[in-house]
Amino acid sequence: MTETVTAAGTQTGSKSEQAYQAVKARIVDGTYSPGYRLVLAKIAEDLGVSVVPVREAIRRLEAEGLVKFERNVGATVSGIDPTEYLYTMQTLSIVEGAATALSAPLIGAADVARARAVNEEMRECLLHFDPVRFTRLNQDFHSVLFEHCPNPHILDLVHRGWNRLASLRSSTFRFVPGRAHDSVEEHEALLKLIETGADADTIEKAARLHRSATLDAYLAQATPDHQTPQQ
Amino acid sequence: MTETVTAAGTQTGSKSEQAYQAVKARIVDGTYSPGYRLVLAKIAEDLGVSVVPVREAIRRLEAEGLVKFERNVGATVSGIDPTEYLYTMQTLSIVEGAATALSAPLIGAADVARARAVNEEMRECLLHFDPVRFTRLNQDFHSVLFEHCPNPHILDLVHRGWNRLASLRSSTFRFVPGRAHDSVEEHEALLKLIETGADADTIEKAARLHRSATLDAYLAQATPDHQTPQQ
DNA sequence: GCAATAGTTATCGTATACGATTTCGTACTC
DNA sequence: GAGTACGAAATCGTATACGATAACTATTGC
Repeated sequence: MTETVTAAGTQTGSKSEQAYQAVKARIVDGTYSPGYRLVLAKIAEDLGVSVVPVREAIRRLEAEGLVKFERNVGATVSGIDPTEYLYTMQTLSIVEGAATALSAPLIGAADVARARAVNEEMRECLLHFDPVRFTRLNQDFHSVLFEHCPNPHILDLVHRGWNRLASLRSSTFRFVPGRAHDSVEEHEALLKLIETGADADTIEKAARLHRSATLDAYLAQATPDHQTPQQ
Repeated sequence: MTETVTAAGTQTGSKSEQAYQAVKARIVDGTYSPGYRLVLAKIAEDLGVSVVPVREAIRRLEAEGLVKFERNVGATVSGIDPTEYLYTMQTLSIVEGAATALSAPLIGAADVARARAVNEEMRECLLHFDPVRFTRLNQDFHSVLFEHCPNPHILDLVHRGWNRLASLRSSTFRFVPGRAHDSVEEHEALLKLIETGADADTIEKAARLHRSATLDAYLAQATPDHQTPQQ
C-alpha cells in the first residue's frame, strides 16, 4: 500500500505496460528527477524492449502529467514549477475534499481505528523527523479514508495528483517545519468529524482546508512576502 | 467555440494527432456510437496512415475515457452505462462547481451579458424544442463562465467530462422534459449570484446543484422507483 | 442433435527500418 | 572577435513486417 500509487485497471504482461510501470517508478522514486531527458532508444535498451512500447508508455505518462513531450524533440520529466504546484494542490484540495465527503458515510469504526493508528505513528515520527517516512505514512492515512470511495473517477484524480507531487522529491514537510505537526492535528480532527457522523459539507470543508493549509504553508515560504505567485 | 471541446496543448501536423482528432470527432459527433468496434487497420486505411499513429491516438482516447481498450482484443467506443454516467456526472458536479467558484471573481459585466444572451437564446429554444441546439447553447453558456478559470487543470477536467457525455448521443434534455426549462432558470440565478458578487461557497454550491439536478432528473426517469442504481 | 475440439482467420503487439526534423558543432565571413 | 551559414550527429515519427493471441467456424464423436 505504501509504494507507487497505481490507478485504474491496466493490462499486465505487455511490454508497453512493463515500460510504463518501470519509467513511472523511476520518476516517482526520483531516479529520473525533474528535467531528466527521456531518450526513447536508451530506455528501450535499458528495458530490453523496442522503442514502440516505450513510446506508448511515455505518452501515457504525458497524459498523466508526469512527463512533458515535445514534438521532434523528446520527453523530459516534468518538474513542477510554483505555478504548476499551485494548480495541482488546488485541484487536489477539491477532489480530496469530495473524495473524503463521499467516503465518510462508508467508513466504519475499524477503518477509523486503522487511520488513527497510522496518525499516531506520524505523531511519533515527529520526534526524530524523517520526511520520507512521514510522507509515506501521510499517504497511508488518506488511503484508508479513500478506500471506500464510491466514485472511482474521483479516486483516480486523487491518485494522479499524488503521483504528480511525488515526482517532486522534496516533500513540503521538509521545507515547512510546523506543517507536519499541524497536519497530524488536522488528521485527528478529521477522524473525529467522521466518527461523529458530521454532515458531508463540514467534512468536505475540513478535508479541503487540510490540503489548502499545506499549499499556503508552501506559498508562505516560497514567496517571502507580498508578491502573489500567479494571477 | 461550439464544436468539439479541445483540451490542453497538442502538437499539430503529426499523423498521430490527426488520427486522434479524426477519431475523437467521429465519437463525439456520433459517427462511431457506443459499442462500435474500432479496428486499427481499418481506421488507418480510412485516414491514409499506418497503424502506429492510429494506435497511439486510440490509447490517448482510452486515457480520456472515450474508448475501452482490451488487450489482444481491440478497442470499442465506450458507452456510458448508468453507473458510469453517475460517476461522470458526480465528478462533473464537483469540478464544475469549483471551476465556477474560481472563475466568478474574474467574470466581468460584459461576460455576464454574453452569457445572459446565450441563456435567452436557450429560453427561446424551449418553444420549438431542439435538443441538439439546446445542448450546444448550454455548453456555450458554461464556456463563457469558465473561460477565465485560473486553474487550467480543473478546466481540463471539465472538458473531459463534457466529451464523455457527448459520446452519448442522447442529451438528458431529450428524455427529461422539464429539465431544460429548469436549467434556464438555474442559469439566470447563477448569473445573478455572480453579478452581485456572492461568496465563493454560495456560487460553488449553486453550480454543483445545477449539475446534480440534471443527474437526479436522469436517475428519476431511469430507475422507475425505489431501486438505487448502484451501491 | 449437441458438445467438444481442432483448424482457420482476423486482429493485435512488437521489432526493425528508414525518412524527417531538430540540435549542436564547426568553419567561414565580416 | 562575433555572428551566420553550413553540415553532421542524434533523435524522433511513421511505415512495414511478422509473431502472438483470441475469436470464429467447421468437423467429429457421442
